[in-house]
Amino acid sequence: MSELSKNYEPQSVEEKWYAQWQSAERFHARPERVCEKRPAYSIVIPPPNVTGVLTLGHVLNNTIQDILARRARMQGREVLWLPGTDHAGIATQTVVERTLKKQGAIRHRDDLGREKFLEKVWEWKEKHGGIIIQQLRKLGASCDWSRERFTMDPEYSECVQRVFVDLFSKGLIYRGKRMVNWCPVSRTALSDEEVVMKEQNGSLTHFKVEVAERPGTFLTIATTRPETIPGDSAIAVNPNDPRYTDFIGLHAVRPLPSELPREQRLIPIIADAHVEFGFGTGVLKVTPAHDKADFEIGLRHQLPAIDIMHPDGTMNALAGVDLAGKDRFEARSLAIEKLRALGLLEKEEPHRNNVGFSERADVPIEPRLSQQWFLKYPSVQASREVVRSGQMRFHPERWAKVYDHWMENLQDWCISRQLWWGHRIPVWYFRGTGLDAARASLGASIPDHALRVLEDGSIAYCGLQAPAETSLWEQDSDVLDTWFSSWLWPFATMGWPESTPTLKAFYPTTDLVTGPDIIFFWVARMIMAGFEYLGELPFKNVYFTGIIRDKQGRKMSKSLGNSPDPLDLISKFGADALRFGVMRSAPLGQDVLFDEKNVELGRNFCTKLWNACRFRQMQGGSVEGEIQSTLLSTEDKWILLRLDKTIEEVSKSLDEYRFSDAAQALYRFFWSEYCDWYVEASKAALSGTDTARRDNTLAVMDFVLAHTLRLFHPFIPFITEELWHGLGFHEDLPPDQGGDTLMSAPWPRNLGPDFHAHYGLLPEDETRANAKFDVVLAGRGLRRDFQLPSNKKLSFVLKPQSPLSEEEVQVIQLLLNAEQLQVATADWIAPKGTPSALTPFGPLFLPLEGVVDMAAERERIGKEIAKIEQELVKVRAKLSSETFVQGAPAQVVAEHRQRESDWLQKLGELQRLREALS
RNA sequence: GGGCAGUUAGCUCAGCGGUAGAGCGGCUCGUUUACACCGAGUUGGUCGGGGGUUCGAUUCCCUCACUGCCCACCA
Repeated sequence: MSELSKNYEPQSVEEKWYAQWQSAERFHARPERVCEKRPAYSIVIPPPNVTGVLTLGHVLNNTIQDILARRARMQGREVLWLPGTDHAGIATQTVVERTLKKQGAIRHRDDLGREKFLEKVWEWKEKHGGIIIQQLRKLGASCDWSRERFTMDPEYSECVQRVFVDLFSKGLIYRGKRMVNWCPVSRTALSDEEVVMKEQNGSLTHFKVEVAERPGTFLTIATTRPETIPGDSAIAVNPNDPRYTDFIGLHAVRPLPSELPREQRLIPIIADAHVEFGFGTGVLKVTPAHDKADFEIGLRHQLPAIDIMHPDGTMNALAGVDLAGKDRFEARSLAIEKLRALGLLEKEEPHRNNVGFSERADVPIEPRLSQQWFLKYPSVQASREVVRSGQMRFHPERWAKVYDHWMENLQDWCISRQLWWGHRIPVWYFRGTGLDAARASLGASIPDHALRVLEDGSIAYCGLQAPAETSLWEQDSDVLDTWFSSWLWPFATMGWPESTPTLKAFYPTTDLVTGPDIIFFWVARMIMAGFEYLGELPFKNVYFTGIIRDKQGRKMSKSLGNSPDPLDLISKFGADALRFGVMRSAPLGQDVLFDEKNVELGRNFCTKLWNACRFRQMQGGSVEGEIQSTLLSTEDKWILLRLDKTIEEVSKSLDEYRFSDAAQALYRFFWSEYCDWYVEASKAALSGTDTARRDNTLAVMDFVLAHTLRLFHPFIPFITEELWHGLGFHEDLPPDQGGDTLMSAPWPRNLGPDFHAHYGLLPEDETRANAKFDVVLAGRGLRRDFQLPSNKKLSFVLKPQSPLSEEEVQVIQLLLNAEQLQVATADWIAPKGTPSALTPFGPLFLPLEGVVDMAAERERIGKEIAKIEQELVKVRAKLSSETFVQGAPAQVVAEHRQRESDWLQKLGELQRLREALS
């Protein structure tokens, strides 16, 4: 036990304890220790991007995980919190490429070539990869760092390949030329989930096309994308639209590219139910190569798909001489100009529409026809059912509906990416000809399903090993979507497909904590992978955090500059303050409006805790003495009862993942109850000469503090650990019971009936203590009314209906900061005009010398009487209503009657007091 | 177009069928045995509008309004 310094210094304390926890291997999970009496608790971290830095979102997310993990340890469970990072394909590649460009090293990654570029990315990863992991340590995260994983670790990569090969062999993975979301900046395909819709102010271009068979007759088309006219291969109308039925089957003259001869620009006018006749003119241009819906129409009518764009979003030769080489947006205005010049432009009108944007590059995506790999999701039914049935629970529950809806409308997942940073697709194409030749070159041991003829006729081999005859085979150049590796996270990190001790002990995991924004990207897919490969759910509970916003409710973003650096907050206020502040303001399922004020509150709370413990230490005496039940005061009993209640509240809140409620309950208990009332009241006993009473008070304090520190530890681990040792609570405890670290101390349980019986804790004690506090409040009110400073010693007179003990009088006197609290006898009559207030024990008087304005005093009491009369009117109105007396439950009626008589009694006393003034 | 949240004190949020709560802020007083990152006191709300159910509604139901988010191939 060492003396607590005057101020809490988070910096050194945090470093000291984190190092100590680690060197004592307190975060280390030991599968061999898992047994019936020591159940496993496990949680896998949502792996942050390897090159990322800590954000407030991470703080929220990981503090929750840390609270869960630390409490589980204290509850005697064997805990695995498995950390790691994600290679984050596009994000990382983009960052590295951009940096190299900025340095002037390259203009495009092609300048380096695949291998050299990947070397650079690995270099970057080595340099920046550890940052976020270090930052998590600063936050206090109790991860098992010995098990840290990266999604491109060799073993992990092998899992990814293995799963690909397996799904390929099951026929769930296929390659085909499909309409995909193309990002012209990253020049890769994206999944539907990586596209975000944004409402845009655009314009609707109305232009005319001539009907070939009826010269001089024109149809008007409304489009938002005039630049794609050269790619049109039909004009479509609704078959039931009376305006246009005559034209179906005829041809239209496509205006662009205008240099082509007219006959080469003839396109059919077709009927398709997809066309809405209420929109625009009811005539639709069909561009199968550049619009998803048009592509479908094209399929239905066997229309050619004319691709008029390069992968980078510039127009190609098919767009015509005027547009070729131009960027798609420049081409749009050029096309409009061209139509105008041709006399075909009718009008342009402003139009709001939704445009899909690439989430990463923040540019409009281009629907594009290209050769990609797709996955038909496996284990869909089981994955849906497990959530629907409640076997796996979502918190808050409403996300289950969102999940179910998505699962019901699953679209095949485009898993190939035209990037370099990622897991290379384990498919090789045969350079020779013929399936037999291909099989022969691979050797006899290749299973049938590893070899397949694809849609476009190419021969593909899929396997873990590259074909030996490398000259005959060429590997697919694409890599896999990042999420195709993330979805294996819960088991690929535990050594799967080996049945490792870790996997056996800790899988399936207990809780998953993540943001709702990745429910489809990650959560849903992990569930499916879990069922497909381990045959069961990967986690039992999913907790969805809110999203952190700034105090105006805007999303945190780099461009807005509204996202504070958590590390700055830690160095300014301490990690515990940050954790507590964020937790206290993050209710279940609600977005969190972040304000530095919250962290300040956390810091203030830590300081309060520190000082309260210092106060205890300054009192000296032996630590954790035995509590003598016979010496307990009502305050002692009161605080023990409040503690018991708080233990229950905190435990229950945590069981239900209501972290802010738990933090709130602790805050209220410690600050408003323990510090404000109990510590203040205890000063009476501590300053007295009765050493037995003094020691007993200290014993109660120690009991309460030791419990509170344990309750607080998951939230604010550093300061609680420091205080645990500073006060010497660790002494004489076995190492695994809190003897070496608070981390291993048992989680407080309710005190229980035996405890209550032994120490004689009764509800009456609480009432009695509250009554005393009411006397104090009444007295302070009197002080206020007569504008007497709180530091001025005063004399009060209490005229109780029943006797108070000497100790009780002492306590009230102390809390009132009174020179004296005189207890008057029943026949005592206050001097005329003495200010007074009502208390549960009877009237409290504040005798003042000569300065009392009787009229003012009467008025003061009159105000109170008026208030009570108002309440009385309300209660009486109820009680006099037939319907209430007959309709309401007897108990409620009784409560109202009781209330009425209470008000009446108070009123009577106040009236008597007022009369005494006249 | 469909779905999900939210609307309670100046601000951020609890409460969710029987006398409206907390923190922050504001105001007043204050170095009284830890703590001014503090203490004491105080101010402040017809609980978004309108219906309904009920003896009774901030709390349950319906409806409207606004705000935010998610999903959706009206060019």
